[in-house]
Amino acid sequence: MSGNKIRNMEEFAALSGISRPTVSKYFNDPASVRASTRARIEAALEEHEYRPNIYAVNQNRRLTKNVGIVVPYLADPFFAEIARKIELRCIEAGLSPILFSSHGEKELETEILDSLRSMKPAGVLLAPLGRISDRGFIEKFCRDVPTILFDSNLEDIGEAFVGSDNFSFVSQSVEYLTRTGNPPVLFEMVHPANPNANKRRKAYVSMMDRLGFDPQIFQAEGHGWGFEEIGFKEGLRFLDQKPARTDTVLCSNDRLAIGFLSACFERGIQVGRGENCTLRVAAHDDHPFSRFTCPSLTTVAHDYDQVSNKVIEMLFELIESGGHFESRSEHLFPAKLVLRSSA
Amino acid sequence: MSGNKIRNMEEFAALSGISRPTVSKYFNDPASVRASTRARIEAALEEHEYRPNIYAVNQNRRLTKNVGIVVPYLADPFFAEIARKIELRCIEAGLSPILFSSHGEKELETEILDSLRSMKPAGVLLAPLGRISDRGFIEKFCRDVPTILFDSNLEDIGEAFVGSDNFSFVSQSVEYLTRTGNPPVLFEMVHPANPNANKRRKAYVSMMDRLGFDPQIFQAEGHGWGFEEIGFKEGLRFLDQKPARTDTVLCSNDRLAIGFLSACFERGIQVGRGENCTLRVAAHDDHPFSRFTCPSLTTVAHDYDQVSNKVIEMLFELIESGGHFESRSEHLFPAKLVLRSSA
DNA sequence: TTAGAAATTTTACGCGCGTAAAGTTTTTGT
DNA sequence: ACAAAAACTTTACGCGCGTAAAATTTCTAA
Repeated sequence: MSGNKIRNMEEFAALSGISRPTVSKYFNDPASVRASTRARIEAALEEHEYRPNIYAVNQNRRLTKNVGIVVPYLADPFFAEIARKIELRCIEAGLSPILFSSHGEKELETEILDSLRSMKPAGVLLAPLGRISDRGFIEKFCRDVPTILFDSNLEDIGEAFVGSDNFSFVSQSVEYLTRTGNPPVLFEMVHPANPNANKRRKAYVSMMDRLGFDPQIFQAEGHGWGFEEIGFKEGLRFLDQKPARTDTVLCSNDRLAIGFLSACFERGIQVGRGENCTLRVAAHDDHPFSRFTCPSLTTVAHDYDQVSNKVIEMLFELIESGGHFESRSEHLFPAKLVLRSSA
Repeated sequence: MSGNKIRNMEEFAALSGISRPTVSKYFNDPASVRASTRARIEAALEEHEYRPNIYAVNQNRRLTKNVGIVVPYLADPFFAEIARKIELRCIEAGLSPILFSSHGEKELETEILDSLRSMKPAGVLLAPLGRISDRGFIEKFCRDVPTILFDSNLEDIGEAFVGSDNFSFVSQSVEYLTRTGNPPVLFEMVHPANPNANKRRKAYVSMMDRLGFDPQIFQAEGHGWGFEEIGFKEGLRFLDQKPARTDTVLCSNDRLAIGFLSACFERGIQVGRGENCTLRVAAHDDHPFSRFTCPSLTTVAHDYDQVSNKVIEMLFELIESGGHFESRSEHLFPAKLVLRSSA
């Protein structure tokens, strides 16, 4: 590449020997120009390194090729993982993903959506905060911007929802635990940040009913997104007051379980299904770190791939449909039991 | 706010009764207009909800108010945490942070920088991949775009570097471990992704020399960013072959230690400084999950706040200096020993 | 009160590109 | 080889805003 820096498409077009409108066409869709001209443009591109000014490009488009990805809490590796998968797929498809984290704060979520609105994105993939989300605000946003919800559902909001089937999680864990030992107590937060937690509780109660056991729920106090801390502190409380006549605990999610297992260790309680063990612990989500807890955590895994694939698929459909679906659809994927050592 | 949607600044200016150039001035810096006109504009703003078209705004600016934040691996909560702090501070300062993760891949890192270049950011905060980074490419990028490196240093690249002092980490851990027991073996990766690992090794050797002990290093095989997995697998190998006549292991970083502790648990080895314990394990970084390992991990903590504050401070200075410093500076912050149960 | 400073208005141009319309060249099929 | 189709060139306008220059208004200080 020669040092001459190209100022604009006009100059580049001159250098490549092609007219500017055709070059413009090329950048919008390389396949839309004749193979021979494409070759000439690409030859020039290797010589002179030029990229269209993204701001000028996006100014005139009604919609850009940007895709907003919003997750509630990026410091949670679960969201980091799924965001990563979705991001990579967007890039493959020639879209420009832009990642945002609400950091667990309602105000930040609305701010993000506000700035996203003015970015004219082709679509937005939103995993809302859930309980604390400004529902009305998000509803309005979704009317203006083509949005697909994932991970946690807000009823009737967005063009579609893609996520895991909470009943599938709980039915498998409860079924497994009851089949191989005593029925579990559910360990969950009093004020879960995420609506999935509520669905899991309902699923737990209904599964226990179905199997003829008394549902027992331990509600952990605490707010915010420091689940491990809450699991630990309230785990200690749970263990010390021995509220339940059970030797089996089902945590609503893995992050609580990580804290809970830490509390068990602190109290010298052996967890697992071995001979000396006095407690079984299982959970849901298959958090990236759950393989490395002590003991390793028996859990139920999201089908990350299916979910992220479907999210992307729906996004493309949405874009092709012009940003709106005839009817809102919900896509729930079953989870997979992952047997490890803790239960 | 009335329903009338405003198309452009011209319309909004008319509605607010102020001329468009003055309104434009207001949006670039509200303090640059008289208080009375500011009030009128803001009154109109509450009535009609208008935001300047970001693409048109950025088209003419030589530099935008965007700030690129690039981290090597966002699924690592350590980077998620520091990115969060930096992000929030940028927002406070009226800048627009845009977060990117290289996902551990060299190609992605260069792609990100390429697209960042065409975004005309006011500045870029880059935590490079390290060993596998395309050094020449990054060097060129830094000549075009005002960039501050953080976390891991590439010598002579970027306008400044801000990070933690690796010697401070290792000197404290080694000092503590030798003072309270036998000198530690260093457990690290053969091919560390991050240059900090090399500095830590050197610091370990020099500290051991200074204290009159033989440095002993166990090199874990493995590639990529799955440190816990490597720590686990190679931890098992370490424990099974019992290569060192020591009861003290110092892991190069917490994520390796998380895997290592998991391996210890698997082998039934009691870790800690209690009576029945046969092994002490310590590490560096104070990963968000290190409080919840079993036993909780004794480690040395980054001063997140100091680092992120300094990064932001340098960014502002850089922007005010017009994107270039007279001379490149490096800012290293000391670490803090965090005593927990594992050593 | 009044001159000078400061802020605002008016007018006008340019940024880099999308895109439409009309004319020209190249390709395609027979 | 020839007409029709496809692709390209030329010309021209518009997007929404930054910003400069000159004219006008408003403010500040003595």
